[in-house]
Amino acid sequence: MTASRALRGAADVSEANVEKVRKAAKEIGYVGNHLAGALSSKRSNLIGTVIPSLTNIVFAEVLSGISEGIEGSGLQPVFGITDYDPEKEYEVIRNMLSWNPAGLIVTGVDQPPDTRRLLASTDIPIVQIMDSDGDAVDASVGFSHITAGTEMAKTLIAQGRRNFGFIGSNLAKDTRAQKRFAGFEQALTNAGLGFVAQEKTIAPSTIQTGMDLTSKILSQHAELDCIYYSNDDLATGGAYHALSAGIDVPNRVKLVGFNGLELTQNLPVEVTSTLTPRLEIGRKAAAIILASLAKGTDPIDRHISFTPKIV
Amino acid sequence: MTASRALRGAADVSEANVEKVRKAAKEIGYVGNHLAGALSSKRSNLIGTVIPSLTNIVFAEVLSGISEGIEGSGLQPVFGITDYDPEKEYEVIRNMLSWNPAGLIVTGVDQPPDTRRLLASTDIPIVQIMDSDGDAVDASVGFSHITAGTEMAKTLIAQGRRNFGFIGSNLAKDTRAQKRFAGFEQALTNAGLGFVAQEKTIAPSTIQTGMDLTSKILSQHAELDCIYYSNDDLATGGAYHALSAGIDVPNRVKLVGFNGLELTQNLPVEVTSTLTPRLEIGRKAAAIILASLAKGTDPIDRHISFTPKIV
DNA sequence: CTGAAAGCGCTAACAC
DNA sequence: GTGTTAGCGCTTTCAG
Repeated sequence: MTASRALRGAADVSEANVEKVRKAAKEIGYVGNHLAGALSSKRSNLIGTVIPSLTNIVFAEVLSGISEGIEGSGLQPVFGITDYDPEKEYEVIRNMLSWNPAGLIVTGVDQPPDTRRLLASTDIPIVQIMDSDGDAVDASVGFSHITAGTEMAKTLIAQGRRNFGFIGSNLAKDTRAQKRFAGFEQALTNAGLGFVAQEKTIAPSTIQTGMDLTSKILSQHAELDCIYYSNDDLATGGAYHALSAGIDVPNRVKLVGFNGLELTQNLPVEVTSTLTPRLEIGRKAAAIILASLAKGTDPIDRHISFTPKIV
Repeated sequence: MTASRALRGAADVSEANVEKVRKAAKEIGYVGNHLAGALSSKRSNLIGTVIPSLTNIVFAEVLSGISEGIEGSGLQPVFGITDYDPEKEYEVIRNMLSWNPAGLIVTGVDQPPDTRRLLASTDIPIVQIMDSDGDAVDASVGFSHITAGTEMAKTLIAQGRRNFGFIGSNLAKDTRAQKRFAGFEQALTNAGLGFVAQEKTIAPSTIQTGMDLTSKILSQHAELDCIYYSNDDLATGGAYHALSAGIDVPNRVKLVGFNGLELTQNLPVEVTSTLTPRLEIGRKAAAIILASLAKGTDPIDRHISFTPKIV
């Protein structure tokens, strides 16, 4: 017990013994066993994170923010990828819960009833991230995709754009992209407008896809003066196409993406976007979990909704 | 015991009882406890992955490949980020080992002696990834950065380039970028050449940094006919700068990056790069771990070195 | 095919 | 400040 206490840095161990234990541990190359520790104490330092994809830089940045946020706390991040598949999501969450994690961070708020029930059945802190359009099981950090779509449409209409095209990928599964589209379209409808052309694909969001679909939509609809893409990857492809084809952006046609990625904002042509606070969302989600674990601290806001800026 | 066996899908349980157990488990919302299971069986389904950064899309893709590779095996990925800091790396690995993971994937082969000893002291499969220039503790999947640098330099020299500039970031800590630089420089030396100008920064690799340093180096050294960047992020910034400034790429100056990122390859100007198999490295690393765990299977190659292509 | 016994390596609780 | 006892929830082993 003295050794156990000494290694954990607990109080009530004499200086001399702490020294002795540390030295001995080092000598024999002792590596503790968190499995036993967590089982015994009913507390683990694992923090589960469920995201739909990692090839998308956006979620990598969220993970990065989480990793930053738990820095120094001794928490260990575990991640699971769902590929936007609700069944995989259920399995991943279930598997994570089996590890008695200290907290769980899950992407989105649109889980099916079974998954929600699973989440609600635990008493660990659960933070749902990236989306404020819906009810969270416990805590949430995100922003409204519907509003993001609406605001963007309003801004573009105010700037005089009238002939809108839409290019989107993975819309069948990406509910947040759906919400942006719906918000945008609603604002168009309210203004007596609508999409002149749409290109929706199940292909993943890549630059290449953006190039191809932009080329296609513009050749069929020369009257377009604005293209709304479901994200910056596609919009960047659009910008690449415009650069090669010598299309005047934004005068002839305005390109509008989503996320405000560095690679898109620095492009030699103007691409409008909605800047999303990915890192900050990760950090805040981690902070909420940490605050939940440390009882006695000031209660912090458990429902954070950012207002992304148009850039 | 019958319940335990039934839920694990073990043999030797009657159909009827399997059914009964499954039904009961569902009814009461039973979620197993991997902590206890792993402690008891001395086997866990955790697979640790140690990477230097996640804001770099390259490592996100490696994680993605790992996640793909273990799909269906029931393994759960755990990750740790080191920020290119050897001490953090040591701590992260130590912490992971405390969880009795089934395997460990670590970036690079240049760990300090303490860390190597720690890795060598376990009997779980350890795969060191992304670098073949050095000895691996156990298994490895990567490629030679020295050769990548050398080959690129040779190719460029053969194409008639003579006045080389170098732009690199994070070189103090990124040992693999150092190796590429060293290999490149060695090939220049062998050909009686050398760098005309160098811009090394401790800033992270971003498009913006690439733009700024490219602008700077070209304004001071108009004679450059080729710039070698430590990676594609910087090179893309160079391309963006060239596009805005109307610099003729690649005729006046050739831009050369590293990684072969999609966003760089599709640029409307030509950027040369070395295409690295990130996803494949992740998949193979996962495959080696899986093969190590499944005894009785055919032994697979535990040292894989790719030959990256110039694109 | 099923069950009883023992124990994985730690920590909480309590005694001294 | 230190040590003893019991037990976390499983799985391994062995008996039946």
